[in-house]
Amino acid sequence: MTRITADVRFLRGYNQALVMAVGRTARRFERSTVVQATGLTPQAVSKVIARLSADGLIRSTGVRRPGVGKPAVVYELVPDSRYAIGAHVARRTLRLVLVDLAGTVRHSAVSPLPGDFTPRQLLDALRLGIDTMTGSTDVRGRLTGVGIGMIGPLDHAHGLVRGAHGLRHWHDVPLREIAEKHLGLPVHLDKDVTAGITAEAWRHGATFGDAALIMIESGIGGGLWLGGTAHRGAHTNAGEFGHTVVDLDGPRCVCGRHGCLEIVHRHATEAGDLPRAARVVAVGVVNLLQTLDLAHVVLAGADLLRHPETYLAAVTEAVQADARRADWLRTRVTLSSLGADAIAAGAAMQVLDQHYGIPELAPT
Amino acid sequence: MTRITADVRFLRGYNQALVMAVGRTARRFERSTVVQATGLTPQAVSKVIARLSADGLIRSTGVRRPGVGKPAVVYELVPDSRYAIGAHVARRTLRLVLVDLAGTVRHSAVSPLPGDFTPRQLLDALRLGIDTMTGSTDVRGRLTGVGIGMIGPLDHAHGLVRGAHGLRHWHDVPLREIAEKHLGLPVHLDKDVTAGITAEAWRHGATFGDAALIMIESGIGGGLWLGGTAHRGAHTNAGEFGHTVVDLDGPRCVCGRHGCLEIVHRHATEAGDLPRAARVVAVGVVNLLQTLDLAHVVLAGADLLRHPETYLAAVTEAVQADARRADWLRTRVTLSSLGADAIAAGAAMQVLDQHYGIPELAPT
DNA sequence: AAAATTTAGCAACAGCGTTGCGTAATAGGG
DNA sequence: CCCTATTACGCAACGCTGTTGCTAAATTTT
Repeated sequence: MTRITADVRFLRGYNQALVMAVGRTARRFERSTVVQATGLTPQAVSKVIARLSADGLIRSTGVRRPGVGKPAVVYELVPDSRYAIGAHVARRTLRLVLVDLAGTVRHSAVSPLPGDFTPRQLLDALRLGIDTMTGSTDVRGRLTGVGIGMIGPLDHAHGLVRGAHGLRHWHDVPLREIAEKHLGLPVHLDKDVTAGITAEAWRHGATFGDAALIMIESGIGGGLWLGGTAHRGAHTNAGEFGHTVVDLDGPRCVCGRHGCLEIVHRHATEAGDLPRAARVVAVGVVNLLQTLDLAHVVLAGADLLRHPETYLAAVTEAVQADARRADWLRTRVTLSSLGADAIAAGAAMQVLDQHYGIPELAPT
Repeated sequence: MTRITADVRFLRGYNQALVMAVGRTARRFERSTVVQATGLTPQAVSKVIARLSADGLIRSTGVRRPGVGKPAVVYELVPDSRYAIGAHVARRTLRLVLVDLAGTVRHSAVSPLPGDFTPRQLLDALRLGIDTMTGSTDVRGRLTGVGIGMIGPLDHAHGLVRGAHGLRHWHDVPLREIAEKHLGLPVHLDKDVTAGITAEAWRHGATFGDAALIMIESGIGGGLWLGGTAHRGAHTNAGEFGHTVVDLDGPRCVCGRHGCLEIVHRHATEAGDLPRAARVVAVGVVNLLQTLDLAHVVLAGADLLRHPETYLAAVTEAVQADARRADWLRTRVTLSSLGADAIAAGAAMQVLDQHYGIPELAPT
């Protein structure tokens, strides 16, 4: 694994990304804000701001008079300056969103997909949806790319779908490559849960520490945000949180093991025992905390959000019970702020992140 | 959380670290090796090599004649140029090692600690041990610092021991600060399992992907290496792998929950059922793989290494059984190569890593 | 009106990797 | 033996980064 060389272009991208992160988090900001947040010298911040202004990514919006002294220029992100499309490919539906540079979902649309759809059918649906979403406005010229979030297994580094669960026509499909040709736009492919946690991280900004997105929607997955970036693992297969064993002698799961979180949860759900279902998830979440020590846990997914308060209460209680003996061990548990759009929006943000986020030094 | 500013000094440190990593991994190397491994231009590599040579960290060791053309100069790391002390603080013993720049353990010593020892007693034992280990040679002047690995909970960022299990005198002790004063050397404090995985990562070099160190020694812990660095979590509490629930209706654990990996494993061990004990650990490891998707799993710890083959076989089989349906999902399972010295050595390597490893951009 | 204070930017600078090109050292062919 | 092709290596100039030193501008306070 050869690391990527660090040159001065990296410096530029890195420090620009820091400023952009400030702009996304704070509605308005000024030079001194950035100085404090980044540790750069005022002069360096001036240069970065000048570059970003020239690119149209930020703009000044008046001045602030703090009392004595020359007024400070106030800046803000220009949300309309860049867009990205996010696509959430599920078994029977395609959800498309248009996200602006500030991370706001500007449009959202759901269309049905044919049963057992082929790559070709998906591409056509993507193209149609993107064209209708971007055709009328001048959005098209400011489009940075398309992010696709779907269930695994897949290969993020090579943009390869290895074989989506229950879809016959999806074995080793180089989706990123063929989609880039078909759409004429850069395409980013990732697991659904990884896209989802990226959305949460983007909205929270630089203060977002290690976190997990627990998603319950047909299956159970867990997207991870560790050390300032999404964690995908050695083969883009991280996040199969639902297939961790919590009951050694439990019922057999489709994955072949016994007592997976997912199958135990499903049995509880099918028995109508919602409290138990929520408690099982809570046990799994605390397991994650013990292993990874997270600052945030975000709950998401259609099946979970049908009973949001039940799950939130169960998980919060379990986390607090476990952390009670140590007041310094705080973990915030919240519900996903984006609802059903979370994954599509996160996929779009990953595209924006490639351009305006912290540049990667390790190879992807 | 303010990120650290990236300036040209970062570039220097980063690219130098890449070259040093090559030097640690490959016994001998030449300019073209580094060019290929790092992606730097040959001229840039020449400059880096010149700097490192001037500091005495590397030296040329002859030439290689590959046939036609001017011979290439061969370089090697100078192991003796820098040292670090590593300390593994356990409940009743203090293990000290002297590690050189190449990551080799040059000396190792174990001394008993008084029952329920105080911070003062530990400091005295540290000082005595370090003095005897470095006194006679000219090692002292080349000592970069002291790394301390011990059981949690502790605060890595502030160098604080929050309260070691079963030790009464260790509540909120600023160990790093007082040890730096007492020893006159930089001190690095970290959890035992995190130090252990650092040792493995150092010895494997840049090709070491996401990995975990499973340690069974009185308790069960799991050190994590994710995305090129040790993963400590939001409060330096990651790695409490033994306290993940694998049996919902299992026996009550000291941590208050039921069916933790650790208590289930202990019951099996005490019943003399070693195969079951190993299988339980294997289930836990596969749980980790599902969640994190690791490239390596390293088995370590005194209790595990009493029956190394049993555990290795059980874990390997479980991992392969789970990955059978997907040949691209490979995880290497190995035994720790450093044995009992793993944690102390890893703690020492963390100190060397602060000076000669990849510089951190995110604040610690 | 003058002084104090705060913000902003121009200009010179140090340091990084890159590029262009010249030089050194070797093997092989005439 | 000499010449050429080949490979390794480094000097010098360059473009770019953030930093430093200092000046200018805009405002409140005295």
